[in-house]
Amino acid sequence: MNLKQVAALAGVSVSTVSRVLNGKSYVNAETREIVLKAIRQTNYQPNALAQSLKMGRSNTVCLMIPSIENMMFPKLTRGIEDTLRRNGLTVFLCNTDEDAAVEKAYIETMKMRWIDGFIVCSIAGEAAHIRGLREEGYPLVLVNRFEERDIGTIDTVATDNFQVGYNATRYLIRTGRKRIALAQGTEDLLLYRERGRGYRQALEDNGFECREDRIIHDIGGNNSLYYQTKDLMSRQDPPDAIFCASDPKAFVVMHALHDLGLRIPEDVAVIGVDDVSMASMVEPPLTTISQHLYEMGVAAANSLIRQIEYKEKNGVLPKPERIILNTDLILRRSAG
Amino acid sequence: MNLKQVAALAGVSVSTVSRVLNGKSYVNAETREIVLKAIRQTNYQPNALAQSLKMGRSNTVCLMIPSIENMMFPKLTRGIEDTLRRNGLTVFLCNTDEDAAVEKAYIETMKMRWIDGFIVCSIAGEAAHIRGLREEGYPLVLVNRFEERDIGTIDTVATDNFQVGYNATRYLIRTGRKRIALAQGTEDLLLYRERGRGYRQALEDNGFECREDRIIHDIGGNNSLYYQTKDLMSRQDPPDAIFCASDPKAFVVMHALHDLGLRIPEDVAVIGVDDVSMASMVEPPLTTISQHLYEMGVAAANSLIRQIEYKEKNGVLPKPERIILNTDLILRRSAG
DNA sequence: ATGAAAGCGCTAACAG
DNA sequence: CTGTTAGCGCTTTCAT
Repeated sequence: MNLKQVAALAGVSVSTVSRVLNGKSYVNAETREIVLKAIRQTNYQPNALAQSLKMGRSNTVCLMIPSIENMMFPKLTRGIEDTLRRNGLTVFLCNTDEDAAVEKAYIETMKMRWIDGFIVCSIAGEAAHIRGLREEGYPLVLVNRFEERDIGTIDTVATDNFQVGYNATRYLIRTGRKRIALAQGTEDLLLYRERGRGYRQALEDNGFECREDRIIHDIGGNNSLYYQTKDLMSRQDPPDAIFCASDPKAFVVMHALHDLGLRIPEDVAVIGVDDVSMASMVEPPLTTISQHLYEMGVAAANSLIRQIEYKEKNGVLPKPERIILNTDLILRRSAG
Repeated sequence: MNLKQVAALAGVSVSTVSRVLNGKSYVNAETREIVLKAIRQTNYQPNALAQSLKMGRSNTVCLMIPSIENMMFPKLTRGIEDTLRRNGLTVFLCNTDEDAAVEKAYIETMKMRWIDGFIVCSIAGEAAHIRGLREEGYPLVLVNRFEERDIGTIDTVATDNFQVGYNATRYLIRTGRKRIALAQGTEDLLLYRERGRGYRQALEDNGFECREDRIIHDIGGNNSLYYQTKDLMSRQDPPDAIFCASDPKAFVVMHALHDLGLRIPEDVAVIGVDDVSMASMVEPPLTTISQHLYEMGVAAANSLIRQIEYKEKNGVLPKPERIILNTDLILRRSAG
């Protein structure tokens, strides 16, 4: 069913039908009724592809993430999708595994579809193919993962990761812990470097020495973190608390602790970051710094919408905006 | 950059450029080189929207799920997306919260975009708007959630849920459990009715009485299952094992058990279904029936691709196919 | 207030 | 082997 057929049925021209459809122009009340009836009768739905082709806008947005299997993404994705949908935008889901080749291929596919913008959560290192998007005129927002150089240059949404590290560590100190370890994420990512910086600063501000041998690194794969935790705990003078730079890492650490027969929090307190849905379900329930992932998604989506609309109106992208989200300390039993 | 410009640069007509691009027709080797060079020079990428409009095919697929936050969907989604991407298809992610209004709105949006097909994991009850899709000629596959009436009528992908219930229960019996409870999902869903049927059958086959008061129901929201578990365990003659109809339910049940001070598996064994990524991480690690969710996604995607290709060739949809996946019992510490 | 027609970028039938 | 042209379905200017 297309415009032409509806027009024929109503006995008017296609332009008239088009006009009543998008209401931009005056149409005689009577003809409007006739057209409306024809539309109803035929159950007509406009062809979005044709509209996009004509208008140069697809009402379609690309969400690029390393993997939806990573526990932090479902909530974030949900916030993004809900918000975008309410604004008439549909989202293409692109899992990249941080494989630059996949990212590039997806970017090409999206460009071919005249995508309206990109929300990207996977930028690490150079990634010129991602950063270049803005220069090419595409609305772009970087969520959670980006570098210092991107701030002020590209729209970003993230939590204050220094505060995250600082507050978590400070809380551990205040509850009497003396030997606080850090289960750190990859320092290729600013967000983890910042959390680490917060950790060190809190230690320093409270007169504790920061011992590098109390920092273990989740280098991914093969349960490395699990074994490092076991190793860490079997040393002389083992930690009495572990700040885990993300909830998934905390789960691995707790798993290792359990297997060692250690009690949480009596022997060692554990605190995470994210507040993923499982955090309240594990034993003991995980004390964590909540990242408000859903809201982060909402913020990212809104930032993108703002760019799309601004560009539509002014032909250029607006000045980049930086959004920093609050965090909350969620007290549960694993620390406290 | 469009065909016309490339053609002008190469000094040929648009059709020649088009021809070298999709290689369907012979082009003089020399002209081909000239065109290829022009394409490279201009960094030309075809416009997928225009192609779709012309070809009546968008290379785009709709994935409709209740919510990506539900722990079983990330893996499934990943399998779907990986497979679809390898076949040149891009996926629209549609979270519906099982809200029929949202579902319908999404379906309209997708139709307007000339979507090539639907993968739906949210069908419960009537849902005529979903089932109607096939009659309207859209390739459609129902994953995991569907009813008896859909089998043979619509393409389906699922595990043998009767076996799931049977095997889980039988395992509990074989390991010496005597009073086996069931933490059941909503019986609005065939998949849970089947798991329940398997549970009852295994009980019967082994000479156990099936006591209805040992079946609790996850009616969603408000921690109902948590409190029901506590209630269940505080009765006379409490169960010594609980078969949970899904891993997320098992997590809630274990949480309640922990809070009751009960030991798993010494006091009560727990077994789940799904093998979501967290299953191996909780304490104690969860024994579960693996659903091979990633493979389920792969199978669903392949089923859809088969339909799309068949329809492209023959103009009609192929006879519906039913795919049933194997399961495996994953032994961990929560039972056994 | 309405219609005719151009054109978004592409493919394919038809001519040559 | 290559070019011309007619659409795919829509929006919008320009006439009327």
